[in-house]
Amino acid sequence: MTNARIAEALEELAVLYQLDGADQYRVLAYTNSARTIKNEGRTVEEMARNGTITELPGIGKTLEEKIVALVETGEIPAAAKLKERIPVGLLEISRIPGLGPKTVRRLHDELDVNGPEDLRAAAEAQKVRELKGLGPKVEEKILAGLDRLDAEPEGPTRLRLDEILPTAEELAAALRAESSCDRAEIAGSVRRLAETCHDIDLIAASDSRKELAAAIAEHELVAEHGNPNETGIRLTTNSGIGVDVRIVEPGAFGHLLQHFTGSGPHNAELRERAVAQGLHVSENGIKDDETGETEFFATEEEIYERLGYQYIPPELREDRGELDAAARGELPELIERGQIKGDLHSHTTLSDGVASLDEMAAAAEALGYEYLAITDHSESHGFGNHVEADRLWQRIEEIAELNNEDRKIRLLSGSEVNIHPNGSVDYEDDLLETLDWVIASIHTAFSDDAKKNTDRMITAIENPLVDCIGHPTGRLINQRDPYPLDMERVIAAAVENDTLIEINSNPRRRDLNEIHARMAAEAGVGIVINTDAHRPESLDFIEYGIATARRAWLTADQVRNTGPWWK
DNA sequence: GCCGTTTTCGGCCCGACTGTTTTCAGTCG
Repeated sequence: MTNARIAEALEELAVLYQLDGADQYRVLAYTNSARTIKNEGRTVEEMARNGTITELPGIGKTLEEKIVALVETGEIPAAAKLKERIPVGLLEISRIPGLGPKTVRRLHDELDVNGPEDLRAAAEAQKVRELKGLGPKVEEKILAGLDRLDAEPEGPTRLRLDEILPTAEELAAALRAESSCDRAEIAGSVRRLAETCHDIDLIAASDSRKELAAAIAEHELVAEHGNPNETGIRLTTNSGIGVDVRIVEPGAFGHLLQHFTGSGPHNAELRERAVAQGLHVSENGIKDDETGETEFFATEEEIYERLGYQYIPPELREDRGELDAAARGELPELIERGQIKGDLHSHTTLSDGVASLDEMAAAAEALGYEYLAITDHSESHGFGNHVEADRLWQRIEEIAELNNEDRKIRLLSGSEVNIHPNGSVDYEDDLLETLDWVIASIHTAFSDDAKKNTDRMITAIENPLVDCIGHPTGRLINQRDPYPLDMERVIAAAVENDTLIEINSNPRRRDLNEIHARMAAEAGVGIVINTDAHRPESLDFIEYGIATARRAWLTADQVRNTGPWWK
């Protein structure tokens, strides 16, 4: 059972308890445990079976028992019992924005609502407004929410970072260009460079706040906007992205930026720890119990320092141990884009790229790289984009000739070979030996069996002619789940065989993800960050790979292509 | 339900917004 599935079951149980009227802190314990498990790289099922799961923070004896039952029987008895009493339709309607557990519970008790259909009937018959504390506005919200539930049964999809980052940057630049703007920054999950984001948060400092809010509402990207006021404005872009612009006076900028950069769990943990020191942190400042005074700081650096921490880069603010490390002054010195010396995964027109060898080389040279590996697809790739052995021998010669020319960048002859279902790879050994660089990837026959996939990949890892594993889990964000894989075994095999593992920077992939990349690097796997570029401009995807690496706590010395070409 | 340089019991982050009310509960990020 995957960690994601276990987390889902615990989240569901949290909602069930909530609807049952359980104590909020009990509910919080379940929600937190679900998050912890989602953030865990090791196989939680395994940890549950061998009794080590209580090592995870926030998981005690009771949760251990429930998780063990879940992995052994496929369900949690307490959840099954609750579902006998609480109609599953109530879980569904509790996803409507504005409808929390208390309200759902009352709709059930007082109007006999058991699901979306009942709720729609009640709202249309104007029965909801008869309940004390609810009125016509709530009825309206419910009907709109039900429509959205019908349209998006899986809930709103979060946008990939690359679908949202350019808009955020453009709007932030537009704010800065206003004369009434003192400073402006992107906040939220976009600033943390998360894989996906729900909306855009922009923070600005200004002495004429309402004026600045009104000005940004006129931007050409804005389709709709609310009323500009002293605290900011809410926008919707032409492409339907929600944008929250918050504006404060310059002196409080640091607090607002810190607060809205989040993440929620990071801030909650930060505040909880501050209370132990008699300090209360919010977007309005830090209140000291002892003096009763509230302190203001203009920068995040000063805020973290006041609370006893090193400055924590936004990418690390996920409550994954960063506060402990920062308190000890032991945060890693995160890798930066400028440290990358070369790209080891790229395609040309020889397979499915759109640019020539020359064009790709020129683009990589323009980025200041020392080397670029040309890794077109291999013999069995198909779709008319395969490269036969003879043609690849010829390509090795072409690359040698280009390297003889007076050129700053060194081209490496390579291939992205297919890993067949039995773990073997394309091409004869003498050809693979002659290549400078061999990436092995799975492109076909994704089995639904983790053992088969893992054995297949490990056979490739053990092949001495394979240098690196490409996009290891095959996932496409928002599009295709990773194929089942036992990442702990893959990592152990990679360490043993000194086979490198790629962080594929394509923003649709970001594969390894940040959880696995951190686990791999900590285990001693050499990481390479590649773009898999199929066109010259895609070499810039490296920024997304760097984002994942930073979110994985990676330092430059854990990433092999921060150094000169080594083979 | 979890957890412990105040605690094995009694705490557990903070404030804004909304819609409904005349002071607040519920929800959200």
